[in-house]
Amino acid sequence: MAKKIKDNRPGARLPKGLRDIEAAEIRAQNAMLASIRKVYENYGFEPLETPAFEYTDALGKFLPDSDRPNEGVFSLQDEDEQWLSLRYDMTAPLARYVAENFDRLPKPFRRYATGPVWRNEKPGPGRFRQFTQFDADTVGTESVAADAEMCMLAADTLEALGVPRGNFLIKVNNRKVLDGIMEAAGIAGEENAGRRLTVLRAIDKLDRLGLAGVEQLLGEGRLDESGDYTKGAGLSKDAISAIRAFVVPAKDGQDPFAELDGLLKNSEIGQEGRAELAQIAELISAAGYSDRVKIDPSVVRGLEYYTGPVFEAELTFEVTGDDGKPVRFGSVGGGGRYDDLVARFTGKTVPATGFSLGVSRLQAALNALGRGAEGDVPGPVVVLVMDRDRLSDYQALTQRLRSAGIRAEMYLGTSGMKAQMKYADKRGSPCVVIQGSDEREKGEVQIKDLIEGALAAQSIADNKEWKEARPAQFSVSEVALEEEVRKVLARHFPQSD
RNA sequence: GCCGCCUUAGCUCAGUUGGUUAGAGCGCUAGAUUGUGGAUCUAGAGGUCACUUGUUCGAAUCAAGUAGGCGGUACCA
Repeated sequence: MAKKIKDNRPGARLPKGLRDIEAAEIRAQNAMLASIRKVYENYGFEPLETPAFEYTDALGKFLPDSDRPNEGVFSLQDEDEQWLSLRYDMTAPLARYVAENFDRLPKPFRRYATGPVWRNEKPGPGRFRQFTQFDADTVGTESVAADAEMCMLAADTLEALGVPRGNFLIKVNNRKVLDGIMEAAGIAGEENAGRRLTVLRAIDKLDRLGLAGVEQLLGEGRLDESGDYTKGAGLSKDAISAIRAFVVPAKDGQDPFAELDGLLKNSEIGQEGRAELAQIAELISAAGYSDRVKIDPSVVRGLEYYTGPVFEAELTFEVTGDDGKPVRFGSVGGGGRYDDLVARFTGKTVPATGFSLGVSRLQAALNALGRGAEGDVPGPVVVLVMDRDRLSDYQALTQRLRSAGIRAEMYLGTSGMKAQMKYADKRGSPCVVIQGSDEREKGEVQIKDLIEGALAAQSIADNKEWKEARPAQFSVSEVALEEEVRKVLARHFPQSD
């Protein structure tokens, strides 16, 4: 019987790819978000919040079919049977908002947005199905100055968060240049669209697979170490070498366009992209950001909707992981120009560009760098309950501390004094307030400084001495409670009040 | 999706060629100490050995299937 009931109970388990975030991390993240917000505001962006889910077609996702209703996104059906989906980024909802409110918005429209996004994909280390992004976008201008500004915004943000200059790089490329290269490689035209996609994906893997791996993917295909085979693009040797010449990063001091010009001379779109890159480089240089923002032909990014410049924010430092192996954090954000997103709704092309920061990933990186925001705050002062029939007295003491702006709580459990001390210890309380009948009769309270006490405990070995010494505990007049507690706090946390 | 490895207490893991009541460390609870967090000692709680089916006199151990986890790979608008 009991077993039957047990079998019917739901498992207390977190769905995969999701996670609980506890106090210290939330505090650290809030501090991060505040820093990011400050930079974005400083650049003149306005905040905007849109809902967590939208109509599926508004997100640019086709109506889920009944076989696979959740390909990549989490979807649900409204009571009128229309499909809704959780947002997978901040950009698609922005496009919807701009299209819906186009006439009354100032153009160009500049907004920032932060919040969770959801992706229904296989989770991996550092990859979750819910994570937080922080985006800035400028809608309604073709000017590459807007793109250059995004790169500078990204650089300033990383620095504001404590990533030292030289430990990150904003890399810039241009989809038009990529198109031009592929044109030169002989895979222009509608019939080669799939092949171009394969090429772009291959280039995107340069980091991980190296040049040899990319070449395999451009040609016949590649067999990875787990035995899985990835079909290649099937390009000719000439085409592969053209792309290879393009992708190999220009050495320091060399003109990054030297290779490009030869390859792109017959491609109109390629020339256009190259000109845009040159302009961005000039703007970046004029602003004094050349050491942090660099042209890099291997940057590809989310392929679907980008139409011009694309950028990626990369952390370049290495950290030794738990297993002793070096860990690189790599990309913590990216973005680019998407001139056709709003047109999906209105039919009218509205040029736009934006940058998106992966907050959780960046937070993990900052922690590794030792630059993570301090998430630990002192626990509350705990007022112990010595006589259960005097609860109102303890409640009054607690309220007095709270009124004085001191974080405090009365012990609300039912255990004895020893357990209450352990509770206070576990909460990280700086001190506890003790008032039994002895103290009450004298109009006093005992304050025990737990931080001081822990230090004193190190030099006490036997229990008898420990008990008799009552380290860091003292008696004060009840009326002086707030003042005396404040003194203890000031001793341990001089910067706070 | 594909390939590989893994699954024994809250956590980290032992568990011999299949053989009685499945163990350890840490953690947790309580006591020694009727009102004191540490240390020490003692005791206690906590397990359908992931699940199902099979082989066997007998399965945590062997086999198959399923689920979950980890890693790689693909996809990631």
